[in-house]
Amino acid sequence: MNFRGSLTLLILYVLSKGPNHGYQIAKAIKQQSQGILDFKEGTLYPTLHGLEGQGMIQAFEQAENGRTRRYYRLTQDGRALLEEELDEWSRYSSAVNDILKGAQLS
Amino acid sequence: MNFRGSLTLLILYVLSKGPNHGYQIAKAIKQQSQGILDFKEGTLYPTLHGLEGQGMIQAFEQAENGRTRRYYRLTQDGRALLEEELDEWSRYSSAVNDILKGAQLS
DNA sequence: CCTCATACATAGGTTTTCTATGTATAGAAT
DNA sequence: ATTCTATACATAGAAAACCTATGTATGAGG
Repeated sequence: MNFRGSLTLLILYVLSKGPNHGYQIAKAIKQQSQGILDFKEGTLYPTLHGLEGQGMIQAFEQAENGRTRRYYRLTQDGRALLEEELDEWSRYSSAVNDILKGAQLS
Repeated sequence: MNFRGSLTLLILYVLSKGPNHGYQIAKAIKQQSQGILDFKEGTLYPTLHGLEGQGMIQAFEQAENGRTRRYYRLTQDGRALLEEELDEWSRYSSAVNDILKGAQLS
């Protein structure tokens, strides 16, 4: 299933739990959603680069198992954006559910 | 707030309550979401035309207050698509909420 | 040695939605 | 009468978000 505008929110949220690298962020999102939100590398990496360019996340290199990995950590601005997007998700999903009230959601 | 991929679902759902015309569909969505999902005509009408082209909805003209309005009704295919999209919304929003579990959603 | 999972990246295109604008009518207000 | 507002439909053009496809490279397990 596609991310429908929530990819930034999900990435920021995963990073709020601690620094992480791209591949692992994607795996976390996929696993914690039971495979429903699956990672697309062509979506993931450009989004990470974009968030970095906007100063929402910050990259640093870290060696792991003899390989250099590109880790990201949330910045202050990123944390503020996360709060905003959490709020937006809450309002958006409530709004949709308000309209669908009465529909049988399985 | 933008529709984030749920506009088709919402239109089909409103039409499942009975035939309606574009302007009224948009108003219903706006009102039932307390103004959070507001209608954009440049989004609404092309989407209606698209759904009509795909045979999901069917247009008919109807006079009202001396004016001719373009009403739409759900087709069988449209109803099937609605079921599918309801299911998708349910799975998608659950998946996002699963990941955000632990975040304080206001 | 081969394959798979890991890991990052970019090019190019599609879908969805937005902004902006145009046209026209009915009803209410001044 | 005229002006304003809400109703009603429409299209052009652009932007944002996301996808598909592909390329490169390494480490681990068989």
